[in-house]
Amino acid sequence: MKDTHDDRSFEQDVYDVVRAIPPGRVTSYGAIAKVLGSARASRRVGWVLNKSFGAEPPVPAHRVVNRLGMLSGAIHFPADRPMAAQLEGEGVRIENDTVVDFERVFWDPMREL
DNA sequence: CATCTGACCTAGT
DNA sequence: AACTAGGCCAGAT
Repeated sequence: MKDTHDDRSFEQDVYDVVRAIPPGRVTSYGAIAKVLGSARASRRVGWVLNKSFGAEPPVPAHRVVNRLGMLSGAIHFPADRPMAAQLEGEGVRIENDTVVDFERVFWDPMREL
């Protein structure tokens, strides 16, 4: 058996949580890190998501923003699939690279999962 | 091989 | 309440 803090396990867990985010909702790196047991590993979450683009099944990485509701990862998305456009397509209003009514659309993996 | 950087956050001063 | 430092850990220079 793997240890609870195994690297691959972490990666899989991140994918799992992100895939569990319902359409029209968003969550934060910190929330994911926290639910995984490493509250300060939020940076790692971003690194994992970077790799997630070619993953199967697809990972809706566009539903993950930073703690202030800002689309800090938007610059890392392919030009064809901008983060903001995908979110707006799901009903999330984006203004100035920030989620409008962030608290309302925020999906807390700790609470909901 | 040493140092810096990054889709961030929390805790301490 | 504003600011600094530390943590996380792999990739890039």
